[in-house]
Amino acid sequence: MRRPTINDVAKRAGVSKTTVSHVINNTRFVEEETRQRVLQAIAELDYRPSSVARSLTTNRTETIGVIISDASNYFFGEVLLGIEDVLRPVNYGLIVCNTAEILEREAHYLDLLMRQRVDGIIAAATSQRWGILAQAEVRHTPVVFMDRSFEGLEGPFVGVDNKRGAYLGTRHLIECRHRQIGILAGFQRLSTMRERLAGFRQALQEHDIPLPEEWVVTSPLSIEAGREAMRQILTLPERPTAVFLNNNLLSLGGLLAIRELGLRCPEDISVVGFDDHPWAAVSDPPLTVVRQPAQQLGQVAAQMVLALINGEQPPESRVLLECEMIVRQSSCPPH
Amino acid sequence: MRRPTINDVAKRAGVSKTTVSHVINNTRFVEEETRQRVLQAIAELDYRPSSVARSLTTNRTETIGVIISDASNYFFGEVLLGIEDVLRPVNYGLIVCNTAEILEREAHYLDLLMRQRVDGIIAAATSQRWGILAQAEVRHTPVVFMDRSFEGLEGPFVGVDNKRGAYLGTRHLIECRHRQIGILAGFQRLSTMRERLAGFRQALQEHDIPLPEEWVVTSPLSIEAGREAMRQILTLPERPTAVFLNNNLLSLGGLLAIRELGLRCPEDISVVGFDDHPWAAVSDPPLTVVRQPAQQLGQVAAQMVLALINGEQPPESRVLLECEMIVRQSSCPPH
DNA sequence: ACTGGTTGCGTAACCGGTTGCGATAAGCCA
DNA sequence: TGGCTTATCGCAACCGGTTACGCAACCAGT
Repeated sequence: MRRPTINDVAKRAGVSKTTVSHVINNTRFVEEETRQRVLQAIAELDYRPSSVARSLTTNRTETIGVIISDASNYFFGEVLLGIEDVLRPVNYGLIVCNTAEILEREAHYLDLLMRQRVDGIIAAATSQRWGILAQAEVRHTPVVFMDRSFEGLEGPFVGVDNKRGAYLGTRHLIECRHRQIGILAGFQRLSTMRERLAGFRQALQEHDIPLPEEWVVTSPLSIEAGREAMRQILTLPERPTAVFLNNNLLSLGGLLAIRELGLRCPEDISVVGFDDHPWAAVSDPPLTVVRQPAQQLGQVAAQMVLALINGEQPPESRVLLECEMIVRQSSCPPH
Repeated sequence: MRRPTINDVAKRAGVSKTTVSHVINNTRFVEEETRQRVLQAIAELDYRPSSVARSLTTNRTETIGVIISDASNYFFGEVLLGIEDVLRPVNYGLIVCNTAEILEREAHYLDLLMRQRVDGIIAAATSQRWGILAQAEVRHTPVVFMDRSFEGLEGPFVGVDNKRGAYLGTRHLIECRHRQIGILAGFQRLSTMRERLAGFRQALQEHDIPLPEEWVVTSPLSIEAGREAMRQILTLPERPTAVFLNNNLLSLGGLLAIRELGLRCPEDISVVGFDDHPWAAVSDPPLTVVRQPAQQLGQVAAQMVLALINGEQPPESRVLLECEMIVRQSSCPPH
């Protein structure tokens, strides 16, 4: 059986489709009795208005797109929940796009979202190309950038204060009497990684602690890469007593490498990770981390994009959220 | 500036919009020179065809919806990646809906997806009501049920062989000489949880191992609930020597409780978890688990729903994927 | 020169809603 | 009873694409 349309409803209720539309949207007065007839027809037919037809005239799809790198990363999972929290009450849908940090996918999904005419986009983008994309391709769609920034980005942005977070984490290591500290710096194409490295450096500098460049090792963002990087740092002729781990995948990889090399944490090597994770509390040892408010990040991003869609200027167009130290047992060896 | 439409392109290329449509879709021959003019106009205007207008006539949105309980759960994260793997090449978008096991949300999102006219739905549903929904509300949209099943469900379904998985995990505990084994059985409204409990029971029965009912404790699916449940089981006057953990959240909660009670794992209490997790390899102790092929689950579900959309009967309408034991160190105390 | 087939493209209806404008009927007043 | 409000609703155009027909021009064959 064909899917019922507004015409079917109109016919069955003995009114025009105009009236049906108006009772559905409460957009002009309809006599109570007529209204009831319409509602009944809707119920009997199990009619649901077509968003796609509606969108064609209203020029709104009530859908927003989100571009992230990896939905299986707990951080982005939480971000998604945050976004949904604010989208659900206003009846918006969410199209999720995973790029795996691959530029072609970013372009692919951007194109997809534009064709789908999403009302707005929340993007944790990989590439510098977004600087361009933001102006050229996306001109007709509000975009709020999330988590990751770029040089020259001036549009709406929500992120966390990575530099300060890494600074706090590093300072904590220093307070634990560490003086030889390395870092798994991750993927330096990402602003987040660069900022964290900067915060790390700042903490060391403030305490006049030298940093041999072999102790900062960059890598892609994956468990495997983190493992390799940590292995590399730990097999150096002179190795640090502590390592800062720039994100949760690197943290896990780092922990694996420490274990495989037969070292003990925090006695032989201490670590602090960036980005908390439920399992970090039961790892061996429980991981000291810098926690970022992932869910809140998603919420704020969603609020901003909704504001843009509704033509409001969001109160602030650049928001930085604060991180928080969670001290567990991986960072301070017993002295 | 207004967003360019097909008419703008037609005008600029000096052809009718019919021709533009045909060059875009390669749907009838167009002379090379004309084609080039059209393509150039498209490029100059940065024109992107509107999926919403297109959908109105083709009756396809090239979008599918997925209903899950919690995107921040690693399991569903992987499932999402699997789904995207097969949707990306065919240019489909994915609307993600998180229900948090709340029935109203399920209904809310079902309605949203129907109005958005998604071409298909992949659902890991909470409620029995889906038995009804599947027939009544969803009549016009193909649905493949994923991960979770119900009595009377006869539509397309992909899941894992939970019973066998739990059976294997439990047998492993038995092989480790455990004879007093309990279970955090989780949320028994879900078929997955019931099946795992069944596999658990079967393994015990086959080995003539009795199971005091205080040793099977049900709870919601959360870390906190798992912690409480484990605490409950461990403070029983007579407590088991091993506990099977029915999903990854319960596993984490269980580990936390063990730790808080000052017990050692696996010496004082051994565990096997259902559902692997990257961090399970570095937990204290590394967790023995039954791994389910989450990503594959997503892939198969997506393939099935695409087949349904294209009117093909999927080769098999009920698929069960196999689980795999990953033995680490939480399950066998040194003897 | 006329016919018939082919090539390349345009016309207009349609998809399912929204919305500006106007129509009809009832009510009210003088 | 006629004219003017007011209350309630319908007509038809429009959104941006797709597609069934059909048309004009050209070529070949006789």
